[in-house]
Amino acid sequence: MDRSIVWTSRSTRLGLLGVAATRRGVCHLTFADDEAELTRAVAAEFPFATLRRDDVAASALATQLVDYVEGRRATLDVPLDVGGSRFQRRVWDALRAIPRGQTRRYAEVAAALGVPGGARAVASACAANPVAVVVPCHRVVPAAGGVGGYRYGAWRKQALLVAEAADATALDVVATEAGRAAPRAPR
Amino acid sequence: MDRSIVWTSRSTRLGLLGVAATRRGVCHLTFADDEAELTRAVAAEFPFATLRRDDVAASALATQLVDYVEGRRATLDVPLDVGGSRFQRRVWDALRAIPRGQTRRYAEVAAALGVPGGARAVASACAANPVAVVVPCHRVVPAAGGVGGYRYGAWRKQALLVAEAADATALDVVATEAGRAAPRAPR
DNA sequence: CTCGAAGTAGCCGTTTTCGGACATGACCAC
DNA sequence: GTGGTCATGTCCGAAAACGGCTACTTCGAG
Repeated sequence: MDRSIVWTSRSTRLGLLGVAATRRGVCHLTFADDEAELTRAVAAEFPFATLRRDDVAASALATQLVDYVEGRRATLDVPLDVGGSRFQRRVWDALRAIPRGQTRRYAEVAAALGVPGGARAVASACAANPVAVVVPCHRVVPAAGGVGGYRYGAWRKQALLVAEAADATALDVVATEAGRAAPRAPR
Repeated sequence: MDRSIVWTSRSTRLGLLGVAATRRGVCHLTFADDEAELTRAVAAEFPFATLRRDDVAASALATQLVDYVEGRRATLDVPLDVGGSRFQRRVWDALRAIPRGQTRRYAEVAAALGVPGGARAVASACAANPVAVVVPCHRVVPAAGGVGGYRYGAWRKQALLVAEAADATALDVVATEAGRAAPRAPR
């Protein structure tokens, strides 16, 4: 059952941004270091789809996303077309409710979903998020401090958080080195 | 991923015959003892499809199949729409090449497919045949004699073989009781 | 010795099951 | 503190179980 998918890429300060979309909306949003890696990633994501590179069709969409990543706009309005299990969709919906500039802990998200012990399950769902940035899985951080893992490299997660926090209250996590607890008082 | 499927049933001397088809062809052909069993079987076969009972849409198809089962016609010409693994499709194709009135042993079919030891695997593929009669899995018999197993009861397999052999050379297997070797010379 | 019947050990693709591994965190024992 | 254990959903790989069978062994009857 193959869908028809068009995709394109843009260069950003976080590396290459890949955008793939069906007629109904964005189905894949990913970062990569170069075109080869990106092409492989897109192909791997949709093994049964008809893929077509089209830098024009998804142009408006891509521009909006690049502007967001580059800090030139603060809101996103893009239609999504994603699959996923029931649990995964619930998690992704919960993530979209986290305001820009804020973060949540994996355990908090799990508790909000009524699955108290499910922090790890939430982490898995985050890792499976097919639409980076738009579904802001980067806003979920470990309780231990630091930014935690990120499918496309922790540095990108941190960069996204710094940018989003720039016009909001500064966050401990942003001022903190990975894996180290935030200092009580800055010296 | 649901296909749209229509189905109907007809009463035959082998019990209820169920026929299900997509736009592209017959996707399920089965025997059952009563309507309740048949309904359950069809529903179980297509858990993710949109099923619709329609005694008119599949009428021509059903009539042709009933006529074959009842011995009023000797050839079939129906389009198929079946899935299955690569190996299964190879087996099913091989079965369709067995002429009416003839039989093959499981080991023969396996050897013809280039899998010498695969008699048991062929048997599994036969058991998984979604389209009885049209894919003539009933024409495959055990080397030990008898008619062997059949998804819808060995008596139906035997009856189909008897009917098909009626206008062809008499077959040992038909004159033989299940599990007993054929006599060398008929008395 | 011959032949047949019954038991047994392989055969092969599919399906099911099971054990880890994860973008974590709470709890308990030292 | 420090380290182990378990919870939670999903995916993936390995391993095992399961048949619409068969070839070979074994044993007994004639």
